[in-house]
This record gives sequence, structure tokens and C-alpha cells, in this order.
Amino acid sequence: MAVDRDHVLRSAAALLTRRASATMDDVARAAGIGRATLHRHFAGREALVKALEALGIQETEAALDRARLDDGPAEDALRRFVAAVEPAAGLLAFLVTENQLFEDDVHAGWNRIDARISALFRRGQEGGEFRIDLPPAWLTEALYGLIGACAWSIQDGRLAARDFPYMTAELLLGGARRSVST
Amino acid sequence: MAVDRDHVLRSAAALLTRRASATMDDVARAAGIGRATLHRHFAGREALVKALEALGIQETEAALDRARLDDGPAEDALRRFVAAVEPAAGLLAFLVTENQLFEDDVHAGWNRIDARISALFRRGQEGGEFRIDLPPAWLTEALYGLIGACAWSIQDGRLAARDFPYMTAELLLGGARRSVST
DNA sequence: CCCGGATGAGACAGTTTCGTCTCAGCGGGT
DNA sequence: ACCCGCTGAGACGAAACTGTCTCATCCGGG
Repeated sequence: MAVDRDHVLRSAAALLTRRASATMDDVARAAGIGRATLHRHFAGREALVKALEALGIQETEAALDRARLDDGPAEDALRRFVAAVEPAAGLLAFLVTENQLFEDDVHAGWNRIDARISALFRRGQEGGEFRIDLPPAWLTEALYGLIGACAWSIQDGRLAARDFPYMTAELLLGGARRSVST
Repeated sequence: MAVDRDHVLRSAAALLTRRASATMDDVARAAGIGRATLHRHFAGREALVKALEALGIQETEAALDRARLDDGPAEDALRRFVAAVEPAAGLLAFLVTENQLFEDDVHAGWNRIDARISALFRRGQEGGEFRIDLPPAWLTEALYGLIGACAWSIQDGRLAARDFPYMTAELLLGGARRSVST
């Protein structure tokens, strides 16, 4: 009965984003396994974080692939991405908050993700869909921030999980202000 | 030549939001002082974090006061708040990310802040300024997320500091989509 | 010029956490 | 029914961090 590596990583991400000082013991307990077992699967804390980063990047890139960012209106592409990234939102939040300790390889993956999302926003701006007074870099960072904020709110029970795609995409796209027309 | 307590706390916040596992030695070095001096001003790590929380809450509430949230259009009030909270953005980001380990007194302060911002969004919704399909609780969390994201981007040099109020308020209010009219 | 207060560097013991190990228990597959 | 592999619990030394201390230095005020 092999331990569910994926489950361990996800609960670790959920715990560590909110309490980065958590002990290996805490992480193990949060995943419902023993500390010894945790060490059997991840050589140490460093290896655990690396696995977390690798999984987060992998899943985010997979979500980018599934969202087909180059197809159709940029707004629709963004909605597809938000929906596709939902399962990885916790991991992504971890990556965003802890990105001070990135090694080179993680940095490379992160830059790939950044570039693809920025390109989407740029495409939207050039196509006249998105406003041009907010730079793509900021829109990208804001997207990360909103994904993280929504993931945390859901984790803490302040929002319903099923609202994730709507809340995140709607706020990023339309903002809080009531649309002028409509 | 007393150590600049405020400067120490701000650099500590900047460091700890991005690497919560940072050592007291790291914190001291980030502030440009010795570890012994850091301990002279803050009895220990716990005391440092408490001071950080207290300052963050105090400054955020002061910003809320200055913004006069109840005056005039909700949109303008929000812009005033974003502008007023800018100096405390780093502290606020720390509070948001680390709010798992809040003690009761910090929780109380945080709840006060939450209530005031949520009330602003509710007022805007009831006045027809803000859309009603996004709950005030989410708008509040999103605001925190955007403030944190913008503060980090500026810290890392990806955005210019002077754009903080515009970027943050514009995205939250208007979103990325190009306004239908105008 | 001298002095007092504050600082940085480093030593020190105490504590926490880490990583490894052993051992007994459990469960699935044969 | 019997292994074999995986697991949890706990012990253990090693390492890292913490908090306190001492001491030399620096700086400004008197």
C-alpha cells in the first residue's frame, strides 16, 4: 500500500503556504502519515520542497497546455486557464509566496510559465480585448495573487470551492466596478 | 544612536514574507544590524513577530482612518485606502500570508480591519457602484491578494514603486478587460 | 578631551529539529 | 496460511537555531 505521493505533496503545500515554519513532523501529520514514512519518500525537507516546486510547475504548465492559450479570444483562454489550474491552486500559491528560495532549475520553469501568461495578456492587449494601461507583467502577478487569495479563502472555509473559477476570472477580467453598460 | 525600530520591522516583514524560515541572524543582517542588537530590541523571535503584527494592524487601521471609507463614492474611498496603505503594504502582505498563527488579540485586530473593508464593499454594492455577484468577503480577500502581489513585485523590481496605487486600485476596480464603453 | 550609551562580533549552553535507524504490526498477493 | 513489503512509533546522535553573555569598539555630548 504505497503512500499517495500526490496527496502528501498537496497537503504539504497547503500547510506550508500558511505556516512555512511547520516541522517535518507537522507535514507528516497533516498528510496522515508517520514522519519516518515521509522521510522514506522525500530524502529531507529540501527534497520535499523541491518536489513541491517540480509538481507545481509541472501541473501549472499542464494547465497552460490544456487551456490552449493561443486559441480564440484571450478572455476565454484566461477563463480556461483559471479553470484548468484550479486543482493546482494550492501548489501555485506555495510557489508564489516562497519564490525567494528558488534554485536555477525552478527559476527556469517559473520563467516559462511567466512568459506564457504574459504573452496571453499581451495578445489580449494587442487584440483590443484588454486595457493597455496595465502592463502584462502586473496582470500576470495579479493573476497569481488572486489565485492564491482564492485558494486560501477556500482552504479556510471563507469561500465555496466551486466558486473558484468564477470568482478568480471574473475579478481579474471585470474588476469590482459594476460594468458601465449592460 | 538608537536602532531604527521601524526600519528593522519593515525589513523583517519584507524578508519573512518571502522566506518565513529565515533565521534571526538573517533578519538582523537584512536590517543591517547585529544579531545581539536585534535581541536587545525584541526579546526573541516570538516578540519580533508580535511586534510585526501589531505594527501591521496599527498602520492598516490608521490607513483606514485616513481613507475615510464612509465618505463619498465607494470607489473613491477604495482608492484613498489603497494610496494610504501603500507604506504598510509589506507588513500587510506579511499578515495575510502568516495569518495561520494568529493569537487572539491579533485576530481581533484583523477582524476589525476585515469588517471595515467588507463594509466598504457592501456599501458600494448597495449603492449600485460595485457588482453584486462577487461577495464582499471575496472582494476583501482579493484586495489583500493584490496589495501583496503588487508589494512583492515592487520589492523584486518587476514594477515601479510609484505605480502601486494605480495598478492595485485599477485592477481591483476595473479588471483587465477593456471597458465596454469609453 | 573624556565618558556613557549603544553596537557588532563572537562564545556559550540549552533547545528544537533533522535524518537515520531499529523493531513490531499490518495487509495484500500468492 | 504464509511471506514480503510497507508502515508507524520511537530512540538516537548530529546539526541548526536560539537566547544570553562578554568584550572591544564606536560615536556623540558634555
